[in-house]
Amino acid sequence: MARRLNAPSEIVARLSKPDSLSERIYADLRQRLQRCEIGPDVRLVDTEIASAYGTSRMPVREALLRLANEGYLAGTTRGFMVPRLALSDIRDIFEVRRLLEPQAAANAARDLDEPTEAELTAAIREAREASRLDDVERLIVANIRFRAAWLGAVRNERLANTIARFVDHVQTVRLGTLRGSGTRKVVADGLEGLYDAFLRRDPTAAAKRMATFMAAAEEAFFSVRKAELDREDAAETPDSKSPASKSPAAEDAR
Amino acid sequence: MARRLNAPSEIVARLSKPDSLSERIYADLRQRLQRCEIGPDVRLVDTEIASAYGTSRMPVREALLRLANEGYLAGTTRGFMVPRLALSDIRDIFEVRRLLEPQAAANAARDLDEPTEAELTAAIREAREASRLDDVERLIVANIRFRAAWLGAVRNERLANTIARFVDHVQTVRLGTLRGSGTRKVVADGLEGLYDAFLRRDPTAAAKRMATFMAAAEEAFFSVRKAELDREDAAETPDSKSPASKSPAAEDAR
DNA sequence: ACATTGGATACCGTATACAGTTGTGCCGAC
DNA sequence: GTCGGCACAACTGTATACGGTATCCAATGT
Repeated sequence: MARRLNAPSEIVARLSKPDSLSERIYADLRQRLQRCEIGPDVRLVDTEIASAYGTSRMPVREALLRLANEGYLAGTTRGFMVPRLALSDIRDIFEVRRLLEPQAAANAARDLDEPTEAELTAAIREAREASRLDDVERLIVANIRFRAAWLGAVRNERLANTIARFVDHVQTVRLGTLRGSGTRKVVADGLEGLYDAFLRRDPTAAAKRMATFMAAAEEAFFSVRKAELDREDAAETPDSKSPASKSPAAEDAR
Repeated sequence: MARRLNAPSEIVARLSKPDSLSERIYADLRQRLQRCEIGPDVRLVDTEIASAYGTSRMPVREALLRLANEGYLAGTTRGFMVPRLALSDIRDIFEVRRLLEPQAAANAARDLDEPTEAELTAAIREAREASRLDDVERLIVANIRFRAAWLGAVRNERLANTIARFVDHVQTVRLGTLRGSGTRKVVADGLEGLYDAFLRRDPTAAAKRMATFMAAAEEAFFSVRKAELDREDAAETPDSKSPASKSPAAEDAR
C-alpha cells in the first residue's frame, strides 16, 4: 500500500554545505518535508535513501532518527513515514502555537531591524501579487517567507525554533487549506494586519493581530481537514479493496 | 580543565527496559542529567561511556546526539558537555515557560483524574515533610514528583513534553536555587496554592497560581544564578591559575 | 621566557559487516 | 477456496573498522 520514495534525480547536487554528511542529509530531507514534497504513504527506508545520496546507511539513519525525534517523521517497525495527524494532534499543535506566537510576534515587532523589515516588505509584496493573480503556490511561498522573516527577528531562539517546528508539523494541512477554499482572503488580510503592526513597531497590536490571525487559520484548517477525513472515511468504508490508484486523494494533494 | 565522567559503578544494572540499547542508554543518561548527576565541566565521550555500559560506540553515540539535539547537551569538537547557560538563555527559557505552563496547569486542573490526584497528594505530603525537616534534597524530589504528576495529567502531549524539556534545561540552576536561599518557603507555598487549585478542579485558579509561582521562581533563580556568575567571575579574574580543586564551586554543587 | 611548529593522540564521522526481527509471499493441508 | 505454517526477503539495530581532523604536548628556535 505504502509507496516508496521515488528515486530523486540528482539530490546529490543539492548537497552543498561543508557540514557533515548527516547534517546535510538532515537539512535536505527536512526542507523537502517542509515543502510537503514527500507526503504521507511514502515509506522512507535508510538503505534506499542512502543509495540515492550515494552514501552509507549511517548518516541517513542519523538524519531520519533526528527528524523522527523532532516530530517530522513517525518511526514504525518498517521504515519511517510522515505522520498522519489526527484532529486531536492538530488541536494540540494549535494550542501550543496560540500560546507562543502572539508573544513571539510582539517580540519581533519590538526588535525588528531594517533588513528584516525589507524582507517582510518583499514577502508582503509577493503575497499581494499572488493574491491578485490568484496564484496559490506563490501565496504559499510568500506566506512561508513572511513567517520566516519575522521569526528571524525573534531574539529568543528557543521560542522561535519551537514555533518553527510546530508550524512545520501542520504544514501539510496548511497547504491543503490554502489550496482549498476561500481562506486565501483570510490569510492575505491577516498578513496585511501583521505587516502593519510590524511596521509600526507595535508589539501589542502585533500580538493581537497574530492571535486573531491564528484563530482564523485554525478555523479554516479544521474545516478543511475535517472535510478531508470525512471524504477518506467515506472512501474507505464502502469498498476497502479500492485500488491504490484511487486511494485517499492525499495522493495528488502533494 | 574539564573532568571526565567518573566510571559509574554498575550502570548496567540500571538498564532494565526491553527497548533498544540506544533507547535505554538515552533514558539513563537523561535521567542522570535531570538529576544533575553529571554537571558541567564533565566531558562525555562516546567511547568511554560505551565501555562503561559494555556496548559499542554506536548506541551511545545515538543517545548523545539525541540529547544534544534536545538541548540537554552541547556538542563540541571534543565530546559533549552539559551547556553552561548564560543569563540570556535562562531568560529565554523562562519566557517560554511563562507562556506555556499556566495554560498547561489549567488543562491539568480540568482533566485531573483520581490516580493523579493521589500522586499529587503524596507529593505534597512529601514536600510538607521535607519543608518541616528543612530537608532540601527531599523537597527537590517532592517538587519534581509534583510537577511530573500534574504534567502527566496534561492531555496535550506536545505541550507537556515541551514544558518538561525546558524545565529540565534549567534544572541545574533550579537545584542551586532551592539549596541556596530561603526560596524554599516560596516553593512550598507555591506548591500548596497549586495543589489547592488542582483539588478544586479550578483551571482559572491553577493558571493564576502557576503564573505567580513562576514569577517568584524566576525571581529567585535569577538572583541566585547572578550571584553564582559574579562569584565565578570574581574567582576567575584575580588568579586564573587557581587549582582545579578550588574551581567554580559547581564542583560540589553536584 | 615565549612563540611556533611538528608529531602523536584522542575523538569524530562514515563505512562495512553481522545478527536479530518482522512482514510477506508461497505452498500445502483442510 | 481459505487458512495455517514456513521459508525468504527486507529492514532495523549493533558491532567493528578505517580515515580524517582537531587538540595537546613537546621540542626547537628566536
